[in-house]
Amino acid sequence: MLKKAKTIYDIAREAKVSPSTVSRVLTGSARVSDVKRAAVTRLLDKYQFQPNALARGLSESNARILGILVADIRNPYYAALVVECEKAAYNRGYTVMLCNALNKNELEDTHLEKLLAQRADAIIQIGCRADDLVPDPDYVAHVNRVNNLIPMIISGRLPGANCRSVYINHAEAMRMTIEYLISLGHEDIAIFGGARRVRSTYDKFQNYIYLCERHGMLPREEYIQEGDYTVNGGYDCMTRLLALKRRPTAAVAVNDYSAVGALKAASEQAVRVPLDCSLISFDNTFLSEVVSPKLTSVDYDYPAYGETLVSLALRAIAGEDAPREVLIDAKLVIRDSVQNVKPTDL
Amino acid sequence: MLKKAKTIYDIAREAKVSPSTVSRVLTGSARVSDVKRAAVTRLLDKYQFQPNALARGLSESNARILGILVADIRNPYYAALVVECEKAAYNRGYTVMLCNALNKNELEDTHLEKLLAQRADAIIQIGCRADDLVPDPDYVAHVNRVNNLIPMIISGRLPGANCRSVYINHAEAMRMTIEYLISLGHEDIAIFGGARRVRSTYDKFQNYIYLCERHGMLPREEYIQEGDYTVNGGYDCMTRLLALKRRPTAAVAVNDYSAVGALKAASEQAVRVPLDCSLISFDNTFLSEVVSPKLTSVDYDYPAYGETLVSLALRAIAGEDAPREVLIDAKLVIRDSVQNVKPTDL
DNA sequence: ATGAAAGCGCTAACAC
DNA sequence: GTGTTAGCGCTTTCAT
Repeated sequence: MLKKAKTIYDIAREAKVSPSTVSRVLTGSARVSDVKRAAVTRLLDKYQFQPNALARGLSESNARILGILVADIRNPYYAALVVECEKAAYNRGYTVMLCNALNKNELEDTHLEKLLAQRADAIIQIGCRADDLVPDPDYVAHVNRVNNLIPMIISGRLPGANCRSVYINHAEAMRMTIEYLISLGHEDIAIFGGARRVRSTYDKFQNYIYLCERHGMLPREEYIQEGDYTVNGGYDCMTRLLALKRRPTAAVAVNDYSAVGALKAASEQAVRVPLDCSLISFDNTFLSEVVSPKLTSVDYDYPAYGETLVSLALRAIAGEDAPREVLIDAKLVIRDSVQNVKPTDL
Repeated sequence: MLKKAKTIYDIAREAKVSPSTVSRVLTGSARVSDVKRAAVTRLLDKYQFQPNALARGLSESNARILGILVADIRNPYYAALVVECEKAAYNRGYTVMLCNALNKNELEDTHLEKLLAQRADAIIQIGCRADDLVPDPDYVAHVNRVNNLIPMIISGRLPGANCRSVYINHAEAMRMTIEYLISLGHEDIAIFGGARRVRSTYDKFQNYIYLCERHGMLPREEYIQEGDYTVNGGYDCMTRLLALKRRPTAAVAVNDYSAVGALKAASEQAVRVPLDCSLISFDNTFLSEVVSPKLTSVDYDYPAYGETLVSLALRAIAGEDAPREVLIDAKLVIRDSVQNVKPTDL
């Protein structure tokens, strides 16, 4: 039932030429006489011939495969970013090999090895231990070993690792967010939903504190609620915030999931968003648009983000000296979850 | 900077054995003396050696790669299913090569060829043209050609294609759903959110009509609202349903996205779910739990679904005569979006 | 312009 | 047990 796939030898025999000629037609690496080229091309079409990528990769020692290792593809934030990476890769003739670590360290290591074994030309890692504030030494060692063999790009920052890295300008994003809220008259601003042990969240919290002080607001410890990035976590955070004697007038969620949970908590307690409490989320995934009210959210220009990751990878593959670090800018997408609380000056 | 990866020849030389001995240690295909095995193992560990999967795949003519081609990984339904397939594949020592068709026919074809080129051992296709009610002949031809070379499994039904297929028992799912609503006293039931040209939706609509008739309810054409599976589409459908002089007391969404949109439309028109209108969705993705009220939803046992797809693929690879078609059962997950409207018999 | 031949890294059949 | 050798399917010198 299953026929064996044709090889260039089969084509060559039938076209009465040598395998090299078929290869030349395939790769366009050298000129072939019109008559032979026509004969070969006809057979290529006839059999819808596909050169064996394994053999090709083996002989070229470059398979044009880009490995992407992601924490959990089910998370809309990761899915959005990964899809942009895929598009960028396809546009440059690379095939993406996508691996899901499912947030398990062990699986992360396994996949890294698997990608090495498949001779991916480079690996882009998104999430997982690449997010740790305090890097896991084992992981750093692993990354460095991999990076010795093929270029590795992480989306995040990993002190001690000598791979390249691309990360979001969280300081700037936070500044934008807090100053936007302040400009609308908010003085009691909370932040919630993430864990300090995650670098991006740590940075957000730190910048939040810094910005509070800079704008003459007391950074209150109870306005910083740690969570676990899930809907339920966000729900719990918001519940705690709403239980405070001095309720915040605005809250910033470190991701969309947390914001969605917060929205639930608010609605259950008859706290209206944004009338009674404003809400801003980070990541601007489709969830921001799906819930009501639609969430004002920090967006990252995902296409550019993916493009940057991929182009860095390909430049590293090509041996060009690509920058070690690239910052991605954020911008605020204004929707319906923030209220102006400035006293009107009638 | 980038060192070349070690080969079994390097290991062999350093261990003063032959490459075959290294290979034997690697594969466990034959016995090796303890002393040589120890020497080789030490070096394998020392260099964290990874055999080149391309070369291995080339010589074994089986790379243990499972190709998965999915319509759009950003859709939570697909993401959930794909992740279960991945888990099943990893458990059996297969690596998954995940391709995203982004709902583009052209990309779908390209990926199919790419997977062929990478010599995937089998391909699982989820969504895209595999969902068409009236199969695209070009696509069917493509599938059949691929299926001649390697086993192909689609999640869906594709008349004319001789690949294997796994699909949900939509008739039964629909029966369960409608009879559940009827048991709670609903007599005006609508269905919405999908397009008739998609087989699963067509089946749902047809079964809906059949069930209405069977239960003595007039199937009203205006209770069937076609949509495009998006949140906005669901919003529009619900808006139309709520504009009807005879509003339904319950509505069934063909997927979660549509249901979420419907929820928005209802909330904007101050129609309370489930008090004023009950809502049931299909697919039971995380969205069902995220929105409020939480949605009662048709669930598919995703782990079993993924497991079935993968095991069918692997059995086909092994040449066992696996069934051509497998049905996946559905069950209803009861949450908070359905109201009992039966007159209480005090 | 074209064919012969070497090599990519591995496995497996074959000798010893 | 262990080494030698012949592929796996392709690309790419190197001759001609």
